[in-house]
Amino acid sequence: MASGRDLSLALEKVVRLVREVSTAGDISPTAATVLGVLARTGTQRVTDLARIAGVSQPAMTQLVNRLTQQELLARVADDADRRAVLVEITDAGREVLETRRGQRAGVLDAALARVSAEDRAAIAAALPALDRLVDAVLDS
Amino acid sequence: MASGRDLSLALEKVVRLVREVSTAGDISPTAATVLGVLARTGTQRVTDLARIAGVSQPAMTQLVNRLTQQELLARVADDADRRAVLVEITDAGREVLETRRGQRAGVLDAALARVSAEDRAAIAAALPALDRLVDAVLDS
DNA sequence: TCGCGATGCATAACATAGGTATGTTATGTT
DNA sequence: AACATAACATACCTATGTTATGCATCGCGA
Repeated sequence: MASGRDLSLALEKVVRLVREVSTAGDISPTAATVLGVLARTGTQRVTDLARIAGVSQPAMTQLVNRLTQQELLARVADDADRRAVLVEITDAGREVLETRRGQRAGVLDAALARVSAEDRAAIAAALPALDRLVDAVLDS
Repeated sequence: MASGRDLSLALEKVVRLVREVSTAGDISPTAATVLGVLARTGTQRVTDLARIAGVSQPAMTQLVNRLTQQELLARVADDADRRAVLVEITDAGREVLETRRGQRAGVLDAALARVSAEDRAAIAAALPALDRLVDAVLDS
């Protein structure tokens, strides 16, 4: 049976790998998170992005500044609340996301092709379980 | 069947989680990698550590400096080549590693307890496969 | 509706971790 | 001996994060 320790060791290795592989667009992990959130949910406030990404609000303001300069994000006025700033992803931002994902998927596809069919099946079977596991952690 | 894209999306989520959970000792991911490598392999040269961790040699010199100040690492002279500096982990360094792993294992154990037995089994079955998958990437 | 605390964001000042460029010392090679 | 190479260290820049603070706007109770 899988203990937290087994899982921890296995994930440690996987995480190191994913970190190395995900370098397209040359953006930070936090920036990738922000782009991903905006791609999935549409516009968000700076404060909400900060909370979601787990950084301070000023850090998010600065990140949004940098990504806006790179034209990966855009600021939009919130007509309902003029204190707020809505942030949205641009087409260029979507492209960066897509490139990153494609790159990573390519590496993983190549790797999947090199392991046994049994291993592929085991991994495929575990993905929904892993997803629920992560949700279980996030809920607690 | 699991595509690289499916896997990529699932791992993205897991990576974010692991990053958040691993905060013991307050050290950077690179520092954690260095400690882990030294714990597993014994002494290493600064240049080799830099290559393994995927950072530049000066960055590794500075990281070793910081970790040495925190007494998590120690420098040892290389009698065979006096240009070189051998770096080794200290007992305090091992403790930090152990604390981090225990912390993460604890979180994951709690999470495992909250998903179904089927999910636990699926995850347990996939761990060796994931390990081989990572090795397949690293070989290429 | 007036005032006033709460909210949302920006700015300032600073810390940390990474990078490149370059210097110093030791080793190998003609 | 003279030069090339290798292994670290140093100097300085950028990216990314923090806390403290300022400013505009909003919502709401007297």
